[in-house]
Amino acid sequence: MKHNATSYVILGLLSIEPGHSGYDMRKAVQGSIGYFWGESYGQIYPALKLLTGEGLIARSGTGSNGRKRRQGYVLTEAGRRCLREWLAVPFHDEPPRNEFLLKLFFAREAAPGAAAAHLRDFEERNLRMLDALKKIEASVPADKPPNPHQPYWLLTLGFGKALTTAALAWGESARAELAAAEPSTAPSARVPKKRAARKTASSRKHRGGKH
Amino acid sequence: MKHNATSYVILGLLSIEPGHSGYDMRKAVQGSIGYFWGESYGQIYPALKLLTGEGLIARSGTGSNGRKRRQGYVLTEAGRRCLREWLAVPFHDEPPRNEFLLKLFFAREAAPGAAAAHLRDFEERNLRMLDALKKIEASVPADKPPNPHQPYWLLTLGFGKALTTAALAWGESARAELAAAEPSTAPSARVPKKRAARKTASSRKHRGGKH
DNA sequence: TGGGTCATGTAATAGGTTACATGATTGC
DNA sequence: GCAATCATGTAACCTATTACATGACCCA
Repeated sequence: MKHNATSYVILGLLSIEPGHSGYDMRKAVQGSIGYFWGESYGQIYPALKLLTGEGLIARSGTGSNGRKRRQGYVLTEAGRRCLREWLAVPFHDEPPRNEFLLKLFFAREAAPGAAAAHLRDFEERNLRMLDALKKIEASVPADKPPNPHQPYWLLTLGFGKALTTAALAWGESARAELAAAEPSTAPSARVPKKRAARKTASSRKHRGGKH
Repeated sequence: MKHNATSYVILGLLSIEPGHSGYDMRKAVQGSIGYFWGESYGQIYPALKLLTGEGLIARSGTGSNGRKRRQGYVLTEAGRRCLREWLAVPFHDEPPRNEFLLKLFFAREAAPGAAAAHLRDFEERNLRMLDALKKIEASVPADKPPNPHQPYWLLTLGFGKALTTAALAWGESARAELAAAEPSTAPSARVPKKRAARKTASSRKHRGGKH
């Protein structure tokens, strides 16, 4: 049987925390792996139905427990086997699509200063990201019998921090190189001062967590 | 009018090299921005038709010139304006989906050694990537009247190198941390020796360039 | 009794890959 | 003449996001 990545996210989450509902899963994704993965309800609920039908997960402790009208799920043995098989298979690279680099690559055609503005924007977003990662890190530890998942969680967190930090370092040197290559508006001043209030609202509606 | 990213890639490429055909564009994408962007024919040809209909690009020097049966395109003034407008707008973050980190995050459920295997795989791919980037870099320079696009190209290349290098550095330390956390098969030997011939063929059919 | 958020789900749509079909040109 | 590659295009399919619809529960 073929499954999409969403199904494996569900199996993985249930291997860590049995009893999660679809709603919980969305929250968990945003809160703990949001910096490298996203899921929407439109993916999760159909996948839950599918996995249930295939016997890889099962309904558990229906609403009657505590809150009403919410459906928890648990892994079946078949589900756990399926997850393990997937974990053993080499990963796929996602098709790369970085719009920031695309705009930078074509920036010669843009108005002077546009590249510098994108660079600043990029650095801002990375700073926010680094902040979010540190918050996650602070919320992870402190378990008396040490959580067996923790080493792996810390590795992925470390990856996020390492790459974000590298991006910030690159950004700084890139700004300097740009200033040398683009005489810009004022030759000696690095960048125009008044650049507040960039419009970011419309792109922030969905998929929480990141940035 | 709303366009997808493919359309802007086309406009951008034509702003650099007028006369390119759809086939050329696919090649150019693979060869020069393949490490952060991909396009398939199924996207390019419909977009060319659309853009022509909107008057943003125009057919130029049809096949009769040199080779037969190939259609070149050039930017119109409207097309150049459209490209500039897009370049001035803040970029969108792509939805993050890193399957490697996903498998690492859930690795507690996997067979012992699986995480280490993914890590080695990851490092191999990054080494190949770094190699590809160096090849691109070597092919870029050497223009007597310096190419005005070059500063931007070098910035994006530098980004690729910086991030790939950071990923490699993280990988090395991650392997050490893993070895400490996972007793693995043999406690003193880092990783099992015989790991040749991972199956990579089936996932490499399409979208050239990268990794 | 009214607002917020918990909770589940579906339909419309967008965006993109893959496989296929077709034919010209080039080099041997 | 044959294979490889140049070159264009289309159709089927898959994945995923967004917006919408619905209703329960909580608390003030």
